Amino acid sequence: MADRSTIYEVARRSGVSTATVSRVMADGTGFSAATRERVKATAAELSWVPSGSARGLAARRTGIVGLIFPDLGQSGDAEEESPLYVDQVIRGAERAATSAGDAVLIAATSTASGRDLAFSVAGKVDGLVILARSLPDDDIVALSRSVPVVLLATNLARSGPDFVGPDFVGADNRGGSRAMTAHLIAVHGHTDLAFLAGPAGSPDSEERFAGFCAALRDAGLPEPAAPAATGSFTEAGGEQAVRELIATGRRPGAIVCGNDEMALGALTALRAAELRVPADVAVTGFDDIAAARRARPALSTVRQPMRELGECSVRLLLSRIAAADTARKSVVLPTELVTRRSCSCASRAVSGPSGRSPG
Amino acid sequence: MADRSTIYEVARRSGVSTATVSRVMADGTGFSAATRERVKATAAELSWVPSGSARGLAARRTGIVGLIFPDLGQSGDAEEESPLYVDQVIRGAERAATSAGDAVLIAATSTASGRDLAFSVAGKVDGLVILARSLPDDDIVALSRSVPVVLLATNLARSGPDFVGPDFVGADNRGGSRAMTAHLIAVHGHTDLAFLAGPAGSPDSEERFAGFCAALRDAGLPEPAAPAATGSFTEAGGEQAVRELIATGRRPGAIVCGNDEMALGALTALRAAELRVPADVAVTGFDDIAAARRARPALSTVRQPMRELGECSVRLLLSRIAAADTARKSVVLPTELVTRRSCSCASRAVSGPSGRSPG
DNA sequence: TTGTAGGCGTTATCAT
DNA sequence: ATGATAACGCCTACAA
Repeated sequence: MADRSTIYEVARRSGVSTATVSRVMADGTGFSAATRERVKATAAELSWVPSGSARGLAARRTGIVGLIFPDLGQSGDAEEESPLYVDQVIRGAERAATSAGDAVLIAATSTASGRDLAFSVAGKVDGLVILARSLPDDDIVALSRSVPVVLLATNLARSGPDFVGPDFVGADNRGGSRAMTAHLIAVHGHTDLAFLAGPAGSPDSEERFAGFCAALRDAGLPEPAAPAATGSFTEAGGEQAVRELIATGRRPGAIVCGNDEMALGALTALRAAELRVPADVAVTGFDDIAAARRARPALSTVRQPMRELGECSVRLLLSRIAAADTARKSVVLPTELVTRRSCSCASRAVSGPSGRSPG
Repeated sequence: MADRSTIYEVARRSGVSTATVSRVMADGTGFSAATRERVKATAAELSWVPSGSARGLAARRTGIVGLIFPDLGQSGDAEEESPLYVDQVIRGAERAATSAGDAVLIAATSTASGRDLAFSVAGKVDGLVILARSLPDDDIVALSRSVPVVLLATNLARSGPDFVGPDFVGADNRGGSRAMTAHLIAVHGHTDLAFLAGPAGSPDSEERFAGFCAALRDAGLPEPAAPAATGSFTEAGGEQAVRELIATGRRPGAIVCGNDEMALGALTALRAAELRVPADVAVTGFDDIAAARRARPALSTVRQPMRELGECSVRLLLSRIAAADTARKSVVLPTELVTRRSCSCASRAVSGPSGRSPG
C-alpha cells in the first residue's frame, strides 16, 4: 500500500528483464523453474501486483466484463424477504466470469444516471451484459457499437433489416406462457381466458401471447387474433387495461398477464370491480418478482432461471469477445411454473422445464 | 464494436488537440461550449468511449473498487428464500460507489482459488473491501500491502504492536450480544446463561462475549471469567462444544452462541441429548444467516445491517484512497435483535438500534 | 481557451 | 530461456 513498485523494480531485483517478469506473472512459458521462483519471491517481497491498467492497455483486454442492471427495489429495505432476481443474475455472472479468469463489474442504472453510467462502465470492460429494463433501446444500440454486448432477458424491439442486434440470452417466454395457460385449462378447467399484453412491439409480450395462443390451440379452444387488452408493463398499465376490459362487458374466467407488474395492477382493478380472485377470475403473471409472492392473493407466475441466465450470458459474452466475427447467437433457457393462490392452487408447485426452443 | 477508435481520431475529426478531448471527456473545464459540443458529437459519431485502461494508467486511478466475499451458499439452488446477506452488501457497495462515480468489481472466493483471485482483483482496482470469511488473515495482510483495504464485519486477530491493520467497518458486536442477553434475562427470565465462544483470538467472539458479560452485570447476575465452552465458528464446532458442555453436567437455561452456525450445531447436540429447545434450553445465534430462519426451531439471533455496512465500507475505502496517510479508522454500525422460536418468542420482532460504540 | 510532449506500467515482437 | 524496445491510449504539466 505504501510504495507501489513496478515491474522494473521487480525485474531489477530478480536480475531478469521485465519481459521475463511479465511472462512469469502471466503464467506463460519460456523460463526456468528457478527463474519463476525468484521472480515470484521478489514480487511477494515487494507486495507487487501487476497493474491492471497497464496490462489492459498493452494487451487490449481488461479481463473484466460489465453487468448492467436496473436499480429496481429502490426501496432497498432490509425487510425484503424474497431473493431479488437481480442478485441471482449477479451471482451467476460472477461465477461464470471467475471460472473463466475474468472479473465482473456491476452497475445499477437508475433512470436518471443510466446512460452516463453505462458508457463509463463500457470503457472499463471487454464487454457488457445488459439486463432487461436497464436502459432504453437507443442507448443499448449505441453501447453495442462501442463494446460487445449480450442482452439478458430482453430483446431490442427493432432489430431491423440491416441492423443485427446484440447476442441474446433469455428464458423461454413462449413455453412458459404456454405451460401456464395449459395449467389454467387442464387443472382449473378454464375455457374463457384473456391475455393482457404489454406494450406493442415488445418481443417478450409477443412471445408470451404466442404461447398463450398455442395452449388454447392445443386444448381445442378458440384462438384470439389479438390480446384482449394492452398496456404498459407496469402496475398502472395492468390496472388500466383490466378496467377497460371490464368496461367492455367481458368477464373472462382467467386473465393471463404479460408480466407480474401488470398482474398486480390487474388485481387492483379486479378488486375495485368487486370481482374476487381467484373465485371469480384467475390471474397469472410472468417473472416471479418479489412482490408476486407477497401479493394477496399470492400471484401464480412463471419464473425465469436467473442464476443460469447470468452464467449463460457471461459465457456467451466471453465467447463473443474471443470471436467477434461470428453470427449473432441467441440462447433460450427453460422456465418454471410457479402456482400460488391467484390461480386457485393452494401453494406453490414447480413444474419441470417448459422445454427448449431455438432462438 | 467494430473499429475502436482512439482519442487521436476524435481529436483530428473535431479539429482540436487530444488534450482538449481529454478535458471534455473528463467534464473538466477550459474549453468553450462550442468545442465541447463538437467533441461530444464526434465521440458519439465514432461510438468512442475513453479506454479505462489508458485512463487508469495515466491517472493512476482506475475508478474501480473491489469487493471480495466468500462463496458461501455454494448450494446456489433457486429455492433460497432468504436474502443472502452478501447480496445486500453488494448492493450497498454498488450504490455507494456509483454515487461517487466509481464502479464495483466483485469476486467470490472459494477456499481453493481465493488467494490468486484476490490478487488478480487487487491489480485492477484502487482499493478492496474484504468481507468476513473471504480470506485467511495472512492473505489479507499481504493484500493490504498492495492496495488500500477495508475489512468488513471482521477484524484481524493479530493487529500487533507495530502493525496497524486496515480500516474496519462492522456491526456492534458487543451491543448486539448485550441486547440479546438482556432479552433472555428480562423477557424470558433466564438466570443461568452460558456463552459459547468462537475460536480463541477472534475479535468478533471476544466482543460478543464482552456484551454477554455486560448484560449479566447489568442484571446483577454472576459474571463468568470465561466462556462456558469454545469451538470453531462452524456447525461442527457448536455441536462439539455443546456436547462437551453437557458432559460436564452443566444444564444452562440459555445458551448464547458466538454465531449462527455454532447455534445450529448446538441445536443438533441438544436434540441428541434429548433436551428441548426452547422448553428446556433457549439458544441464540449471531448474524442472521439464511439457515437461521429455516432452522427448527427458528433461531433467534442478531442481525447486522449488511446493506449499510456495504455502503459504509465503500465510502470509507474511497476516503482512504483519497487520503492514504490518515489514521486507521473503524466504524461500528448498530445491530438488530431478531427474536424467533429458539428463545421462546413466538415470531420475529425487531428492536431499535443496539446503540453505537466507538471503534 | 487550446496545444505540445513526456510519461504511466505492461505486453508483445524480434532478436539473441 | 531471455533481453531490448516499440507500442498501447490517455492524462497532465507546461507553454502559448
